[in-house]
Amino acid sequence: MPNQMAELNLVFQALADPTRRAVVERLSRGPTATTELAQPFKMALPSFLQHLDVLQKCGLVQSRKSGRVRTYELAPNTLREAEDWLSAQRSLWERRLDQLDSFLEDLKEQSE
Amino acid sequence: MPNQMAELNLVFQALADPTRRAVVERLSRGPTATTELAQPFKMALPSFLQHLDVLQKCGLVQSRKSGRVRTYELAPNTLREAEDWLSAQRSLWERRLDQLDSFLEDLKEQSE
DNA sequence: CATTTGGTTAGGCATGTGACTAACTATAGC
DNA sequence: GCTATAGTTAGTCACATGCCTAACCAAATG
Repeated sequence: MPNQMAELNLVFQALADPTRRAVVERLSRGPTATTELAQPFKMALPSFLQHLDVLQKCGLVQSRKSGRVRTYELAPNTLREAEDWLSAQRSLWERRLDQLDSFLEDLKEQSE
Repeated sequence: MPNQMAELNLVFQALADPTRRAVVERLSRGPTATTELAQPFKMALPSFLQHLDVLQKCGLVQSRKSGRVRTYELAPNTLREAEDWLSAQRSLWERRLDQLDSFLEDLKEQSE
């Protein structure tokens, strides 16, 4: 899965923008239509659409259109993949500290 | 803390680059000096240094210099802040689904 | 003290990103 | 069918990002 990496690039890139994070926050409370989603932001609609595209292309969000209104919703799997990467790094780091601890313990025991 | 947001921008931006994620992965296994960190990458050292700067400016990494060698290490608190944001969104989403479930349950009970 | 070694600074260049306006398409409602 | 509404497409522009080379500084080391 070398593709995982490419996806992480896109996901983190997507989350680096406050507008897009705000959209994710909004969508974590439930599906929402384009215009309603856009409302809190004072940017032009096409600009806002670009953000939605970014979110969709990286898989954080999906949408379907019925009639003339397109509704977006969160796709939590992708969110979790990012979360997993982060927690993996942190747990590696913590394990290393544990090893360091027991190494220091050993040293102490030897000197006793 | 409106500053939290600005920091998240920088952190996710930092993690959006595969070189920088690789550095974080390396550092989660323990502190490392600049040149050794740079070795696996075929980019010029100044380019690589820029990546380290990005990681340091957003607080993911810290460094100190002794003699002429600078050693980098992971700063896991920042990592956790990003992780927390992600898990908050996901848990909001999950809670909403639960509510939806019990809403549907209620409907079902009423019709019985 | 001359030289290598580890790291840093400066400046330049191609590409990517995020915003805008203007013009367009397609459904809904009267 | 006409008009308003929801969304889309196209094209432009300023600025940020990521890479490079060249030159530099500072601590080992012979």
